[in-house]
This record gives sequence, C-alpha cells and structure tokens, in this order.
Amino acid sequence: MHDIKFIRENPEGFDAGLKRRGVEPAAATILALDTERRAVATRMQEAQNRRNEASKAIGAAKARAKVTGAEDEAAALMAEVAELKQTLPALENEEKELTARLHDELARFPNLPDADVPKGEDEAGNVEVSRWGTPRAFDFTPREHADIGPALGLDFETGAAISGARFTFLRGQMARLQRALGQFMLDRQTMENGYVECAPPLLVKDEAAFGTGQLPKFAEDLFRTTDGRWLIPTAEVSLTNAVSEQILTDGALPLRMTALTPCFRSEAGAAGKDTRGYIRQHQFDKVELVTISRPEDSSDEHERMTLAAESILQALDLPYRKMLLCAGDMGFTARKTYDLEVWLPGQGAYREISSCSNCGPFQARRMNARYRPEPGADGRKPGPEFVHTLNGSGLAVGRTLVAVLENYQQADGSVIVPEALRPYTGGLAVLVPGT
RNA sequence: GGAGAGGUGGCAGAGUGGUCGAAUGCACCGCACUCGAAAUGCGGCAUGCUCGCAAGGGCAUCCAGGGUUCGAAUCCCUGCCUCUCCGCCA
Repeated sequence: MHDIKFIRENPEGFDAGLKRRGVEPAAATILALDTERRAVATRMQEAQNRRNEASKAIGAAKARAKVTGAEDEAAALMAEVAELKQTLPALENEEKELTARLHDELARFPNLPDADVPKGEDEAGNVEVSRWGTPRAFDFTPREHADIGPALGLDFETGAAISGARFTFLRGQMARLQRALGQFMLDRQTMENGYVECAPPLLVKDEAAFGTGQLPKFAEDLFRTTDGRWLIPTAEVSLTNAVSEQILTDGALPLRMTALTPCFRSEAGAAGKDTRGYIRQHQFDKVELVTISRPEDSSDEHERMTLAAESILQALDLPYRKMLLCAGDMGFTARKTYDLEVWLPGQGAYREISSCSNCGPFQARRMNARYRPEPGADGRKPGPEFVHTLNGSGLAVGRTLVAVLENYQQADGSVIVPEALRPYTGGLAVLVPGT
C-alpha cells in the first residue's frame, strides 16, 4: 500500500520507482482520483456541518418553545434539515465509493525498490553479493536428492497417492531428519539469534492475507478453507499480522519473532517447474523470521536477519551464495531482498533456500501497524508512525533437507548427518538406504 | 452446538436520545514549590481525514455494518469478538 501524501509530493519519484519494476506510470490517474475524492469530501462535510448546526438549533428552539409555546422556529429548522437529507446520502455514497477506489488503487501497485537495488527485469539481473563455503569435491558423480531420497524414506509415490502431485510422505529416518532440521533451526534462531519463538495460527482471515500482500492480487496462489479462511503460504502472514491495528510503544521495538510452521501453496502458475523431487511442494515446513522495527533501524535489521539465516547454512556447512535481487525479480511487498542460494551438487546449481526482505512501511500501511516514537528534544509527543516490517526464511526446512541429502551423500547411497544436527537425530550419524 | 452477560480513550471506569469526543481516577508530559527528590498544586494529553500561508476551523470515529430519528455512545437489526454455565472434544 502506498502513501497518497508521498505521491502528491513526489509523483515523478513514484512513477520512476514503478518503472524500475516494469510497471506503467500511475501517479497521474491516482492524483486525479485523489483530487476528485477531496472535492466531494469537502462538499459532503459542508452539508454535514449544516445538518449538525441545524440539529443543535432545533434542540435549543424546542427548549425555548416549551416556555413561549412558539413552535415555528423549530419547524422551520426541521424543514431545512429534511431538505438536506435529500442530497446528503448521495454525497456520502459518492465519497465512500471514491475513498474505496483510491484505497484499491494505492493497494494495487508493488512496493518501490530501494535506491541500492540493482536494475533488471528478472533473475538474470540479480547480483551476487558473496559466496560462502567450498563445494565438496566428489570422487563419484553426485546424484540428485530425488534419486537418493526414496531409499531413505522420501516416499513420493505414497504422497501422490494420498494427496496428489507435489505431496510427499516421509518415513523413518527421513521424517526424523526433517524434524531435526526444524528443531535445530528454531533453537538457533531463538537461543542464539534473539528471535522470540511463536506458534501462530495456520489459517487466517482475509484481512491478514491482505495485510501482508497476498490478497487481493495473489489469491490463486493460496488454498482456501470451506469457511472462507486461507491456509498460510508462509508464517510471515501470521507473524507480521500479530501487530496489525496496533500502536506499539517505542520500547517494544524491534520485535523479532520466529516460528516453525507448515506452509501451503497452490503453486498455480508453476506448472512444469520442479515437478520432480522435494523442491516445490504444496506443503512444506519453514522456519520464518519476522522483525517489526523503527523506520531508521530496518536496514540494519535486514542485514541482521540475513546473517541469522546464513548462520544456519554455515552451521550445517552447506555452501551458498548471497544474491541481491534486482528490481524486477522482487516480490510485491519488498523494497529490498536478499536471496540465499544453497549449492546442490546433484543438480550442479545454486537453488533458493531463503529470501529475506525489507518491506519498509508497505505492509504496515496495509494492516495499520504503528508505533509511537519517543518524544523529541522539545519534549512534545510525536504522533504514531508506521513501523517497518521484515521477513525472511531461516530456513526452508524441505529444501534444507534436499541440500543435506545432496551435499552429504556417499557413493553407496548413504548420507552422513551433519555434526550439528546429531543432537537432534538422537545421535543418528548416517542415513542408511533401506532402513 | 445451547443459554446468558458484555465490547467506551494507553489502562481502569462513568455515561440510556440533544450542550458528550465523552465525567472521574491511574499512567504520561510541562510548569510551580524544593538544595534535590517525594508529596502537593496548576496546565496539557485520542485517531484519521479535510479547509487554511498561518492562526485556526470543519467532518468522522464510543467493536464492525445496516436501520429508526431533526438529532444516536445511548434505541432496533445483523455480524465479529470476549466472558460465564451446559454439551462435545485433543
């Protein structure tokens, strides 16, 4: 959601930002609508003012009439109000409709990219920021996880039989490994990185899905319940909306939250993409990081959050690279995004495993999430301001499982469990095929 | 699922048709008193929109949406949420 005041003051800047994202200029039409709305609102308010004044006068006139017996004055005023009521509802409706239209317009357009976001239309424009770790040298040809996994309990057939494509049934050591990964990540994020563990609802209302930007534009990416709720596509939705419609105190910020939840995505429009294996599922676990911060702190918090995500990959000794997304490849709500891409030797490619975004006040404005800054040097209490919101994966559990399988595979089809994970696998150090 | 009670400012809590954006207390901010502090006294203290160069006006908001009325925090309807009891259930 965009700030109409910003567009009024800086229409060229608004259009320039949209252009970087490949969107046509829109400031002129938005401002025309804004002008029209304000004109109608002014006329409506003037009519309401006359009605209010007359109504007050009626009360006074009636009080006087009790003494004098003269009802004429009140009757005349009542006639005037009755006339106003002929025109007022139309003005009120018009104002309401224009306000709704303006709101929809302001909510339609994606967030504007930060100044340091590189140009580009798609992932080809993303910029590699850094690389960590050395891809392991194999003395055999590493296989893809979809080939290693089935013998270890990654059962694609049963998942498909029960639920259809893009669902997987995990058994035995594979289920254990997934659980271990989730617990491990959650412990790191809470005990070492300072994020507060949360267990949020997995089903949310329209308002929540609107707040984080899934609705109205991306409804087809979500699953919907029969009673009209939505399955969360990421815990970002539940965690970020925890502050919707609130005015937080300055001291409460930054608010750092994390949760391990299943995520549900319809993957509409992803037909044919990653159909094999465990990379793209309708349901997957993810440890999500969300930070609610003061505007001036959000850039630092963004770096901090990305490091928190990186710390998991480092602890598991998984090589990765950090990408700064270009303007055209960012999500709808982001002003700046880092992707972490893990090395998958079986595929011979880096694949996204985390995405950390600073949304600025974009989501906060949609969900009306504010805070009250500390009084300034003059001692005057400032009014509430929108918070900044950030979200990132720390990490996607399913894809981390894929990365462990491919990076730690042995020639005989077994998989070594990373050292850091063994307290979570009950000491299990090797996944052995057929057990 | 059934029965009942209720949703008012940061918090507590008055207010049952007009002068109520809303008493009072607490919290918070400023000033006075004080060597300083406490206590006390005085003043201030909701949000959004809008008109205006400004000073300062206006409109809306007492859970949400409809309705009655010249006029609604107050009356009526619907929805949402909370609490109590019963039923069911992990």
